Amino acid sequence: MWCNSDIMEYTDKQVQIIDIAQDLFAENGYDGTSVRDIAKAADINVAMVSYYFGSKEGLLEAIFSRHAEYVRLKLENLIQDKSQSPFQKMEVIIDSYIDKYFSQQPFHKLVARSQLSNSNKPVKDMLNDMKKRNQDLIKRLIQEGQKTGDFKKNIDVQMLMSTMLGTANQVMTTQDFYREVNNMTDLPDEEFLKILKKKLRSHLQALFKAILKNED
Amino acid sequence: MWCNSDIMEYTDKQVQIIDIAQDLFAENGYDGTSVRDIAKAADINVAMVSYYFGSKEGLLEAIFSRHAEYVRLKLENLIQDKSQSPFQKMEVIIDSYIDKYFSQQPFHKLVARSQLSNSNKPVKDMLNDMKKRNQDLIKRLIQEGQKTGDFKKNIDVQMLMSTMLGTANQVMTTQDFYREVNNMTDLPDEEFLKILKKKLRSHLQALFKAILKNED
DNA sequence: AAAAATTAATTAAACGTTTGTTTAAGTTAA
DNA sequence: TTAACTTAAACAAACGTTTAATTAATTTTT
Repeated sequence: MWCNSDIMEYTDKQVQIIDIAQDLFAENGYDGTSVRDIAKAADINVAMVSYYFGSKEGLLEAIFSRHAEYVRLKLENLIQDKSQSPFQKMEVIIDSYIDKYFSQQPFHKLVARSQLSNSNKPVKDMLNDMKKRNQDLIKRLIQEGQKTGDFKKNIDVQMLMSTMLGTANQVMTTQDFYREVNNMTDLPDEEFLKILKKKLRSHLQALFKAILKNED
Repeated sequence: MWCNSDIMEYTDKQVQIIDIAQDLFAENGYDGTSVRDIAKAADINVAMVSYYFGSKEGLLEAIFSRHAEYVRLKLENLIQDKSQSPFQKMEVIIDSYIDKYFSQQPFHKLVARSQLSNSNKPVKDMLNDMKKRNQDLIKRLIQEGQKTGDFKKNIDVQMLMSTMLGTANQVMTTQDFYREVNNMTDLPDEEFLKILKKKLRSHLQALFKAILKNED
């Protein structure tokens, strides 16, 4: 009964499996998570994974496809917003990415893992498509800012994006280290994350300002 | 016969196993690499891994411990070099990191993987120790630059390092994507990497300059 | 220096689990 | 009655590790 169509609506049960698998994959890796682990956590039978998604790998693809559409829509809406300046939009993008990184850490851990891995060709292709689409939109935004004279010329969009994604990812994956070094282990989780997000936000905004903004 | 002492010299055979395992772990992940895979690639018997390193996990620890000493020495030598200005030293650090990232990609992929993983407590502790030591050294370097007036006050060392490591890592893990988008697939590997390194280098140096250097 | 004894290195085979997937029987709902 | 759903059980394959036997190297004794 399962299908791989690009346009696919998932049932509640399937979404439940997807969400739980996402957490487990992010936590223990794809290879480190067994179908039985997923079945147990989602309180379903082992066979259901193959039944719904064809295979374990099919489940992984389903996880990514569910996010692809969401990101695309959000970016396209922002880009067409006429009420904000290019740099304001850039700030919104930074904020959105940080929020998304922190509110959906498991998913982004999974993305990072998948990028490191060289298996799962269809999954990698899907990730690359996502990324290319997003980057094209941001490129258009930067070109817009260059036309109005707000932004400098000769901006390497990919390096800029690598810095945003890479820094956010690095901060996220090493947050325990950060917490330890700065003696913030006593702080409640929520408060620590709030501070960390604030620091990351101002750091990235300073970087983007230095790279993007014209001095005049 | 195997041992876990901090000071451990490895035999040629052990080093051979370590090097090959490093590549395989980086390529397919720790869980994605079987002891039999390692044995086959290193042309040894399966039992040799347990014999030499106690276990598969012991082998992973051995891989990291071999790098720890090297990095520490290099940084300490640089920091004590009186012939260079603080910012020159910073540039050297950037260059060294980039060189190391690109010349030892498998190892750094493995580090990235291990940071994402939440298993392997002893390995994570070792990585954190490495990182803390390195960051302390760089902190001292920055404080030195602040004393001479070369650097700004209020510099978040960890955010700065997160940007360097994160950006380098992101560029490395997505280099195929970068290559594709920029129509550089026809270029020889060597030439492409040279260009990519150059771009990354100037990008990071611009970032560091904007964050570190005083304007006066 | 040769022979014997001891330790180290290496091997193939087997161990008990766990893996992803399939099957075939059963249940539920339309 | 038919179709979709769910289940427990079984499957073969791969996993990390251990064992016991054999070869190679080293040390000790003669």
